[in-house]
Amino acid sequence: MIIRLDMQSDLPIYAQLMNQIIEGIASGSLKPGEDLPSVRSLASDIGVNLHTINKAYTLLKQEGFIQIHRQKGVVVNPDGMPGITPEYEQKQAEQLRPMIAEAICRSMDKERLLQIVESLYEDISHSEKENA
Amino acid sequence: MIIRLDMQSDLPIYAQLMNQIIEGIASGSLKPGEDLPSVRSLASDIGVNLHTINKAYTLLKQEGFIQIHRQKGVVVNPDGMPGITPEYEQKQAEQLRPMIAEAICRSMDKERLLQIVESLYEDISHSEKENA
Amino acid sequence: MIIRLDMQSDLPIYAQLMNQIIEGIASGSLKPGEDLPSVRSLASDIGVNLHTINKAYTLLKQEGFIQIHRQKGVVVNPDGMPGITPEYEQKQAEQLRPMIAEAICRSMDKERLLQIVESLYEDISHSEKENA
Amino acid sequence: MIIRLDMQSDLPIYAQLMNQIIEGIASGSLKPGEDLPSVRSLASDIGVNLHTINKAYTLLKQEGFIQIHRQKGVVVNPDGMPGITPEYEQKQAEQLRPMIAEAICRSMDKERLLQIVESLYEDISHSEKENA
DNA sequence: GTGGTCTAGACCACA
DNA sequence: GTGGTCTAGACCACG
Repeated sequence: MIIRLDMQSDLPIYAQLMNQIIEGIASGSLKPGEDLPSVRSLASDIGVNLHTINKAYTLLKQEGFIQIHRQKGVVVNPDGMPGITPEYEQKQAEQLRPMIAEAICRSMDKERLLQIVESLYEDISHSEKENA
Repeated sequence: MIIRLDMQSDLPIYAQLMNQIIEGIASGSLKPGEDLPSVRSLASDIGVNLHTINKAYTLLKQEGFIQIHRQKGVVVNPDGMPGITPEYEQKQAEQLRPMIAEAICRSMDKERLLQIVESLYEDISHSEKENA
Repeated sequence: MIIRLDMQSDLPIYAQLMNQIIEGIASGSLKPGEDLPSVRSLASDIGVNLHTINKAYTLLKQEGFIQIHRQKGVVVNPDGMPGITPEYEQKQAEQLRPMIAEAICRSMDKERLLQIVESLYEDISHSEKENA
Repeated sequence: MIIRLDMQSDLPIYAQLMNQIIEGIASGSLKPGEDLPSVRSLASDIGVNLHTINKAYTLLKQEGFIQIHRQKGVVVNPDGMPGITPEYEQKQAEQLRPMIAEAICRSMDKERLLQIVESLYEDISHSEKENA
């Protein structure tokens, strides 16, 4: 699992971290039950503040992607990922809507948009299955 | 054109405003060449500061969605919307990727995701064609 | 003399007007002593406010490019153009400096910059000599 | 880096600031990767509102001259300056043209104009190389 | 401590 | 009346 952070992105580092971990799980490079680096070691590895890692982990735990045990450390949730809740569906639609609106404005036709989404879906889910 | 703002949202007001205007254009309820409310009148209508409106308008102008005439006011770009530039495609993919990764994590299969995107696409592009 | 105005430029209309007239004189399409349209007729020709034309003419007169006679109308200064005063030299340097600084930043070498300036000089001074 | 502002100028403060920073980069007194003062400290140093500084920095960032890191502050773009894009060339010609037209009107011959430009080019690029 | 955002209120240039 | 600019002062997210 290689973490890539863009320090001059408008996205906060903790959010980039969450995204990378979620994508790691989606791609299969992080499997349920698998250990994640400790807050301390990850912080020193990628050179960011402890608080930042902590915030990312805490939020991922709240959403059910990982578990944090006081002594044992951090693991990808062995009980499986959170499902498709109504809250998630609503959040997803709220995020998707402005992006789709912009695509329509720019005359991107539906087929092309769906193709882009499909291709990203395939790209993420197949990318790192083998090299964890 | 009805503007709905969520003052509790983590999304800044000016960004919500941009999204609503872009969606208005996408839906056809705002047509190229059509006037937008003046900075001051919109500010007082929706109860936010004029600088907030100004920021939204300025950014929309920079992206090519609207034109700002010095004394005449603001109009939807009559020369048409910005196209599908490489920069846009990259931005779009960067935004889409973490959302798709989360969908995969939550076991949303590709068909369902595509169906959601398609349905939002149809919803936006047909929703307000008649009631400007 | 064809006037081209860009209503969505950041440059005020009266300044665009001044520039066009000065360029007309520089190109030879407007000659010293030649009549300029009256405030009223020019305003209706190009569809802008009387005050705007008036402001442009007044400023051009102050700088010595034209003369305004109450009844006879407006003419290109028959006594010749203003010369190269120290004030002009200072103003010119102040305007040129930030543009040259940006060119340097963008790694435009001196030769290329001089070539651009020379080519604009030739372009303006030869452009409309024959078709007033 | 000494900032000189003319509060009486018709050029907005934020634009003067942008020009001074660009000239600082052109002269070599500001080098890629070098820190710029924080919004607040610069504002109090030169006695203007922090929003004014913010506007200048934001625009310089959009044009690619500087980078703004969310919590670390502002630096001259370490990846190098923006290049000579077609948009830049067009903007430059639009700015240069009326200035050259006026020079022609005032009978400044081409050689003298080119000499002025060349001398400013040399002046800026050599002026502050040593005293950052 | 950093930039990001928002508010309230002001003056100005432009047309 | 329009947008453009500037000020003063505030709260927040981030690290």
